[in-house]
Amino acid sequence: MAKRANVSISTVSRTITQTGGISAATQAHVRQIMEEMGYKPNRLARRLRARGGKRHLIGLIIPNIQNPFFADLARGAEDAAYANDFAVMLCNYDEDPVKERFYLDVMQAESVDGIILPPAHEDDPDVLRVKRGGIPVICVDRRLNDRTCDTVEVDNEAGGYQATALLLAKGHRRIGLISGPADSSTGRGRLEGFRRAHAEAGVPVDEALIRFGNFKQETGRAIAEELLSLSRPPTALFAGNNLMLMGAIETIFRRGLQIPAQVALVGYDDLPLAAVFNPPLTVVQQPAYEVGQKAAELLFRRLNQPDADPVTVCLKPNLIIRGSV
Amino acid sequence: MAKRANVSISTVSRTITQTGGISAATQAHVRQIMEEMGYKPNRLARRLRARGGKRHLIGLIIPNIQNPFFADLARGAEDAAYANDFAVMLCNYDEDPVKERFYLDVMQAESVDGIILPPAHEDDPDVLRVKRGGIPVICVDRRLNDRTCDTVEVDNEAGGYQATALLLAKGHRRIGLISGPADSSTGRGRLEGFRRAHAEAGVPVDEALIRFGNFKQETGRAIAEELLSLSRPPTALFAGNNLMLMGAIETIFRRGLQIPAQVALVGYDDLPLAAVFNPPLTVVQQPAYEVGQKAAELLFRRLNQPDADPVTVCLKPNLIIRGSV
DNA sequence: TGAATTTACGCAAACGTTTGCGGCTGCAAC
DNA sequence: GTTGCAGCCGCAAACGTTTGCGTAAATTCA
Repeated sequence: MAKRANVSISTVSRTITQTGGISAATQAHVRQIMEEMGYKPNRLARRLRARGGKRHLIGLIIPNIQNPFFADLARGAEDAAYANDFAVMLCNYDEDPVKERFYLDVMQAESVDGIILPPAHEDDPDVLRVKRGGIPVICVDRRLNDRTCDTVEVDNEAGGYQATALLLAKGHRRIGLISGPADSSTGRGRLEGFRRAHAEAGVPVDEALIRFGNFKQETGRAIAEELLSLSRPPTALFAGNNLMLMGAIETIFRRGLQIPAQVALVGYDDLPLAAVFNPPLTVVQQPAYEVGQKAAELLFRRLNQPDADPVTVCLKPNLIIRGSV
Repeated sequence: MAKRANVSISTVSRTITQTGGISAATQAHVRQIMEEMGYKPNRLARRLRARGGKRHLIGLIIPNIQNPFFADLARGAEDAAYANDFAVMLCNYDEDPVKERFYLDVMQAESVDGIILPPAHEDDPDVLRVKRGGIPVICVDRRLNDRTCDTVEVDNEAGGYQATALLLAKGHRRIGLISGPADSSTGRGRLEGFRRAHAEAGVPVDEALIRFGNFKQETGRAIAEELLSLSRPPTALFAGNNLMLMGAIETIFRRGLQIPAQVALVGYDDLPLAAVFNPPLTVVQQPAYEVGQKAAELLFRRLNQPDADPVTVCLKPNLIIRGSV
């Protein structure tokens, strides 16, 4: 106990939490004693007692930290949290609803101030339940149909458009799309951009060239295989995320095709090594770090103003033209 | 309160913690009520009161989750924790002692059951302080000079040896080593393997070809630059980790050199895209996932037997021969 | 059958905070 | 010389568990 300072527990608490009602002199004194004996308040007791916004912990539930996109996002969120003296509890749910529910329960039982996550589904009942339980939820990357959530996403339509427009400008007329799931906002958005680019260029889209995957490497490999086996194969491939891009590259190399001479390639999400790949990979880069950072800031804002109107910020993707188209 | 079951709080607690002293009948009854009303014990109150090993939370402090090696390690630890109903609190300290201290304090204030981390330094005073504070510490990847810590590492000497031996077997006689810091057990171990391979092959090592970096991409680029600018440049490069490998590749491409014709290349740690790189990258792969998994298991063991002798398990690296040598 | 032992459970004190309320100063106003 | 009103600060009740101890009931034993 820092009652070595000859003050009550309350006084210590009030100088820590800056609740006011303590003279500057005693505050300084208490702080000095705290410093001297290296006192650190117990985070558990604090969270147990404190109400929303003062618990200094946020939950981050993501599909998989092994995906560089989410690793960047996590770093952005953590750095923003660290700057505000918050800690982050991070969990991977592997797109598994059971795991997602488990971790949502953990977050609730840990009394986090708020939760940041890309919802598994557009109307994820578990997330809505937690939200109704009074815990602020910030959606990242994907959105929720319930529009009362603060959201930070990246403009998928623009990303899909830019990539496709580049390919069309290079003269490609048959572009294979390895899309994400049709029931995800990210997959759909990128597809819409794909269509708009075609429409604006006056190029009809061959529906046979659009295939829906699940954002995993294996389906990228398989879909590229299907596409390139067509009697009239595409001259370019557009992969809907980084893992499916890697799968597509697998297939392309297995078939001994040259990039971009025999098949052009553009991916979604940057990847380590992409810049030094041979040829360097052209990709739509998403500002993942900023997404995480912005999400944390949005959360802090909501903690300070619980009744503010929900806001959704939309960051812009960045087409990095390298050598694969 | 689950006193809807007509039992005392103690009884509920004892059936949850399996402390014994409760008849099978009442246990079943309590469980049923818990199920019915979806009761979840409060993790904070539990940690606040419970003593070591029953708090169901472990801390994981790593340099940077954006490094695929640590991402894999983190997943291994988390999956093992999840299987035992533990949650993980993950923090990135960026090799920054200040951040490391901050997060160690957080872990202590969160009453974690134990901490898993690659210590920043071989005799990291902050880690030792926490350990003496009574919190079990498991070292991963790197070791601590204080040998009372359970440790799980990968045989760096063997990895360095295998990579170098492969290069020597291919006829290379001048191999440039982009080493990690000399004061890290990982950097030193790999260097020792490098030397032993030379000794066994009867090839003298040119000390000018050994350079110490800091495991970051930029130094990989710079050191490769230095090495390749030598009047008698090496015919092969061995990069001491994945980031420095990427830096080396940058330099190689900038100089327009062919891999492996003009300069052979082997890296430490696998990388996404490495297998489909052109040419596919030969690397010493470390079982990062297993390291994390094993570390969590070691921690659980220690929680059950706090006085067991410290053990260090040493996993074997795996030389993946692809096309870059 | 009475005593000793075991089994099964409840009581209540912690754990270390936050916070509503109330009390004590000192000072200005009437 | 009361009263009023700040500004500061302490008291004590929570928060929801774990756990040592105590005590009935059930069982065993002589």
